[in-house]
Amino acid sequence: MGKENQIKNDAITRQEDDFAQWYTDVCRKAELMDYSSVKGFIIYRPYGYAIWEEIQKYLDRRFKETGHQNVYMPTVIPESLLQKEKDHVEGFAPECLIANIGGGQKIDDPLIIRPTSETLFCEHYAKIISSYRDLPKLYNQWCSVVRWEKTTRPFLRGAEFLWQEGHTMHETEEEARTEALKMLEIYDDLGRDILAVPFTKGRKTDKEKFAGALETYSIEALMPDGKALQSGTTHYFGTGFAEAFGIKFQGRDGKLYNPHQTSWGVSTRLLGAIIMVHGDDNGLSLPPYVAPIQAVVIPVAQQKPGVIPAARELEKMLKDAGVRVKCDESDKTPGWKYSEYEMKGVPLRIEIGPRDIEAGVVTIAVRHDGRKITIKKEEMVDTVQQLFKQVHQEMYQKAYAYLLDHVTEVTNMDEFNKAMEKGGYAKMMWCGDVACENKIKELTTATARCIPFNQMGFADTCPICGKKAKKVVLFAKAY
RNA sequence: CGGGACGUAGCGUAGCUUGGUAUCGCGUCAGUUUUGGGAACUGAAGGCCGCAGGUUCAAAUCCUGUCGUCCCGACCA
Repeated sequence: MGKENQIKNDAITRQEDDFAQWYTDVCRKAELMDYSSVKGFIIYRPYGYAIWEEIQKYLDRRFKETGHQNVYMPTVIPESLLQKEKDHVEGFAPECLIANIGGGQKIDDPLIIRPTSETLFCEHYAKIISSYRDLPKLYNQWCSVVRWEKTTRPFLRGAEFLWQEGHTMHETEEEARTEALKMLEIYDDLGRDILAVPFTKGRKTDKEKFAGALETYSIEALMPDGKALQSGTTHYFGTGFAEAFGIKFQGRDGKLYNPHQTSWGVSTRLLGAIIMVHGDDNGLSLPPYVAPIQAVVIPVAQQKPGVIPAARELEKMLKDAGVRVKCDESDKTPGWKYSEYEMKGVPLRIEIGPRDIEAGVVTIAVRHDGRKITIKKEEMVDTVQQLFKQVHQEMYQKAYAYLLDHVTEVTNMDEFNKAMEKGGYAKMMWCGDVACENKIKELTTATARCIPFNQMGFADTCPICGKKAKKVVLFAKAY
């Protein structure tokens, strides 16, 4: 029969036929987003937005636990304000959307729709920081930003995207550096515990770091087409912005100092990572702890007496246990509903029909591997909770195994090219010279994703220039 | 910003070469029978054929322009 391998949904392009089209199909068919009438600006539909809300819920709790406060800054930045930090403006100017008419009148100092808010935070911080007693300032904001991208893809690269941006000011360099690394850990926790996406943590090369930062750290995720996706960044700025914006505080010794700054953010790009890392030819497949609907109850032969009440009872049992559950009583056929919720990636499907009711059981189908089990009704709540843990682990492990299998140590360009053919990371010893980095990009289109924290050297020379190697670097083609 | 593909009902499409009253499927609405892997039948509603010019008795179709979308590259979360 081979029925378990049968493609159940022909509306989605198969991954092996066209991975990019598969991705777009899933985004639309799972009702995560829709296109708007302006290129690059997408509509986050309720189901897609709900996934973002789960991410927000987790991160917001972690941010607050670590002493951060939410604020909200203006959506526009006067052009003159953005100009204040030289590297920063050079990095962002090319992709700014600028408003220069207000109320029918030309605006003399045009307003930039924020592409990021460092400058706004700095302007404010300059006013409210005057003593070491005012530090640290640990602010975060949830908002959207606009970057006029030329090539756009749903969630992965849009002209407008939702994100959080933390902006902090510290008395000492050490404290600020610690902050940047601490927030990176929180992002990593999010991947491991909620998204079931294993991230690779590391530091960016100078070429790849954020405009204006002294250090940029990132979490990188590996997609099944072999490309890496930068999924979040944290930055240590030193005192560069503080100097440019005149942010000074009087220290414990009575002298004036510039505070040390960080910023950090993750965006709705994470949805793209979830979609690609876990999805399959039947559509989206969500890990339980980020799924807006964790379990769906499907009544079978629902017009027969007793079926709907039985289904509602299951729904209530799960809801009372804190499960995000939905009972679908619409008059579609059960088969239609099975496909629909598979396409939407709901982790568990609970079927209840006349046969189950008579036997006092329920049938549970697991989205990510297709297995079906039958259990006693009384055991359902416990089983569901256990399955969430188990499914999360399995999904994480599967992604982690793929990641491990796609890190290839290379010592020459031939091996590098083979690694790119296979997909994933080429792990290389690098001399630290940007010329070699550029050369690799020119030859392979791959870029340095990060200098991983785990620095286990395996060769002495840089394969590009032959000089002494200083760092282990992961190169990959990137989104 | 270069290369490619494409705009016809909510979605997907046929028609375009060779101008002549708009095709089909899905979905939607009403009803009946159904329901353990995308049900069947009957009936109905739904169209500035992306937009603007032009040619013509007549344009979805031919010509010019324009706007937009997607995909692939260069640049960036």
